[in-house]
Amino acid sequence: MQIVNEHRRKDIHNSDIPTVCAACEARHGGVCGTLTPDQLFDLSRHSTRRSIEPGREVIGQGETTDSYANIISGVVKLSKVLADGRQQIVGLQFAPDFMGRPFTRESALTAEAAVDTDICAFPRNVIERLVSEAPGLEHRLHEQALKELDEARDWMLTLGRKTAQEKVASFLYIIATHIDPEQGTANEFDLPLSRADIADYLGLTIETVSRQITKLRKENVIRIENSRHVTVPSLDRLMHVGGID
Amino acid sequence: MQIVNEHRRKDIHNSDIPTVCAACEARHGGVCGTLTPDQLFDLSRHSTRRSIEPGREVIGQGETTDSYANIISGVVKLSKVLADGRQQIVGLQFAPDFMGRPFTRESALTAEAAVDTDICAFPRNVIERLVSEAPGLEHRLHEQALKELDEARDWMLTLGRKTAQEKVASFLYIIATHIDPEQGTANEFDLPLSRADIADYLGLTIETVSRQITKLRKENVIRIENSRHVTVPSLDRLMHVGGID
DNA sequence: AGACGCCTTTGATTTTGATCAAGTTGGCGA
DNA sequence: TCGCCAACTTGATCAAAATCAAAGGCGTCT
Repeated sequence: MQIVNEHRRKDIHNSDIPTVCAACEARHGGVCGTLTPDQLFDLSRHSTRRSIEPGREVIGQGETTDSYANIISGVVKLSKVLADGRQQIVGLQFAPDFMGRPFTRESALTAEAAVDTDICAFPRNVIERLVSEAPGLEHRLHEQALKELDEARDWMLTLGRKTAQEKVASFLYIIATHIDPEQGTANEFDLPLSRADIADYLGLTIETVSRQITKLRKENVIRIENSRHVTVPSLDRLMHVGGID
Repeated sequence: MQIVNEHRRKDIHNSDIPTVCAACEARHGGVCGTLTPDQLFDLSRHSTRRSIEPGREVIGQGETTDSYANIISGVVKLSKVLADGRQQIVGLQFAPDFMGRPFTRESALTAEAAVDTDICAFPRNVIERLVSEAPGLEHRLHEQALKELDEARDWMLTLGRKTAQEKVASFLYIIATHIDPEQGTANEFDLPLSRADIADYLGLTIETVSRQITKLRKENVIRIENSRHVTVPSLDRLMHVGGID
């Protein structure tokens, strides 16, 4: 854990930005970056920051979406369920991702916090108004959608063609490369997902996930403490085991 | 490959629309619908219509994309391969879909015609110029990306959690609902994919696909002629077998 | 027509991961 | 400190799909 250096305040560059936004990650990697200071004020006036505890549902499959949000910190699971209860996690979102499916009223999936997560939520009509006023914002949302599409297709290859061992290694690689919002790859981290979640993400059972993690541990690809804390001595080795080029 | 020359047609009804575009589907469901007549002329001046025979690669994984295209008719497979050759089809595109990943130079996947396919191709710089001039065009591309994202996530559920039987039924349902560009669902059609392609789409082997098709035939869910022509007596029944709500 | 080649089907066997069934661990409240 | 509970691990067995191995159709080239 590191302490963020936070004492420069009244300089020219930050003086005309809403206080809540000044330290916000979403302004850099996220979706607010393209807004003018006026638009940022506009948006922040209607936005609410919320903390969500693990397991809390943000939006349910089939419900009406009336808000969007930026993820400030934490991890959100996007999942779908079959009528008989079989479940598949179809995406993970990390800070500073934008959450929400623009231009549709009904959500086709469930969004749920995997760990303690902070979000900054906006009502849909404000976003829609800003989109029509600021073409850069739609471009940004478009980029986010394309990024998610690329990730979804990568994951389809994993789901359809990889072995259990490769799937688990691929999952660990995803976490290692996304858990740190500063965009570096971490070689030591806490898993944001339980074994059950990992199974739902990989299209496997809990038992198979557990066995494969044990196998990776015995082969020294990873080290595990408390079943949640993972150390990766060689990311290259992990990638190789995961069948990632 | 054939190239069609476009001429400005002078008749009363379509006098201000390029001849090639006048009868084109992409103007309705597709991406050209938001353009003004002037922009359509601009684009059509730089566009080329091409026919692509089955198996011909339109763009390869890792290659540089320098063009986009609308699918006029036919079916295009989007696929990814692992280093050792395992392959996964990550999407199918039908008329009048827009092909191409905006805002990136290098293609992360291979696009290949599944059957005889006609496309209308545009150079990337023309599209990029039009995007900056016509905000409606980016919106249209954004919608297309979101549609593909929804489809990809639906398919992830199929890949991760469905049985072989359900996968094959889900595939047949997709074809039944997309093969007809007029957007109706067909209960009789030719499969645009070989057994090998179907296997790559479903994350199965050829043999398993064949056995499941035989099983569906024996259970009267479908009828098959020449191994390619399929009749679906009851679409509801097919959906049910495919685990589609 | 006959033979070649490709795609598809069918059959026998193996393998991977699922299922069923105990245990183990760690956190937490009484 | 104990006991409980949930999450995780481990083991034994089972089943679905993969793999290995032949055929069977069907179009086409000569």
